[in-house]
Amino acid sequence: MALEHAILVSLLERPGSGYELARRFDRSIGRFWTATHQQIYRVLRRMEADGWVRAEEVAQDGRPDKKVYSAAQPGRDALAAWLREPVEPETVRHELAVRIRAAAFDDPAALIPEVERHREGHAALLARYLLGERRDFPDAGTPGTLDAGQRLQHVVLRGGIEYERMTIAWLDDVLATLRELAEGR
Amino acid sequence: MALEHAILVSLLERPGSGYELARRFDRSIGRFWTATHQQIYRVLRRMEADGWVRAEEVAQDGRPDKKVYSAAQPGRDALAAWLREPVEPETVRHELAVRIRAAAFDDPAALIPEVERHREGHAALLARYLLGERRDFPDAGTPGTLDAGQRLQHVVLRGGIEYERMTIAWLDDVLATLRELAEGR
DNA sequence: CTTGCCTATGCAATTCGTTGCATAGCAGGA
DNA sequence: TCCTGCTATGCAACGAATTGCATAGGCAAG
Repeated sequence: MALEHAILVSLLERPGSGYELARRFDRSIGRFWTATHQQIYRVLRRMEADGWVRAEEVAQDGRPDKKVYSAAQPGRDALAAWLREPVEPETVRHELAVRIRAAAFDDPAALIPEVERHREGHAALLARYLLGERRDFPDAGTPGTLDAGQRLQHVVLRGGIEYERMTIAWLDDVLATLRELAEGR
Repeated sequence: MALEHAILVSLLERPGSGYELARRFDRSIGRFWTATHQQIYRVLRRMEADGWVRAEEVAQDGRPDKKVYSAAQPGRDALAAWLREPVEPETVRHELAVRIRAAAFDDPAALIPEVERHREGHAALLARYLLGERRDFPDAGTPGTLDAGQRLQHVVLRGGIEYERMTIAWLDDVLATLRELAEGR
């Protein structure tokens, strides 16, 4: 279970309230770790009880109060210890692959619109990634212009870009196969 | 929740007991949908109650009896209906990416052995995929030699192969970055 | 003026997933 | 001989995740 650690990383990069964290998880962090606001609130309370994070009540006018969390030293220590633990095998949940194999027992053509929708989603995400890369890392080729945090964020982003490119190419392969099967009879 | 559907696909491809299904999930199917034997037994009982699968008690000598399940018509219908539903957004859990960003707040070099271990695991998996491809689809280039089920299994396998290739290349990128950061100070 | 959305947090209920343990006979190696 | 591991199923307990709902004021569009 690494939600605690994902939250810690996010809070180290910038402090924020539970609500703000939930929105970050909907965007950037959520690309490699998803979480709902319920999970985040629950874990934040536990982390505060364990001393991993500190909370500061902030009154706002016209808005409900918010609790701004920031990472505390015990949290940093826990993160460092976690980094030295072995990575547990990831649980995979690739629904589309299940569906593609399921299509053999039904009409393969029925899957085509869904795969097309999927492909569009990945293409849009790739475009967003490339935009973000040009914005945040315009001169990544020049050595010495980026600090460690930025270089690590960039290498994770490059992974996302390559993943999307690969996925789009594969979905084209899937679509070609499905269309051939649909025409074949 | 698509465990029911993954089990249905597996049973349509070949009937089997809960235990056999658990072992399939450890291997082929488990590459895109993981499940423990406890989950499988629980879901199988529910599916039997719903009429999605039929069970047949098989006595064995020297072994405990086993219940061999096979997909029933209501299960096929449910699968066909599921194929027409929109794909729900997948929940991503990419622990390594979280760790890489976490490394910015600790010693990046501490992550190198774990990433190397990860890379070896993916390289081994790629080798297994390629072996399986040569064994199961030796003349995929010749049209007309494969039926729909085989062609769909093959396109899923090609996805796995491309995913592993991409991941290995990315992990090399990650390792190069981590090593530069470790040498840089 | 009202409908809906955004910020901000939380309770409650349910389902899902994991872990530990139990049974029980058989096969193979130390 | 003892120990480990495989087949085959299952109970019990716990923890994690999801879903629905609630509060509550503000802001903007129709």
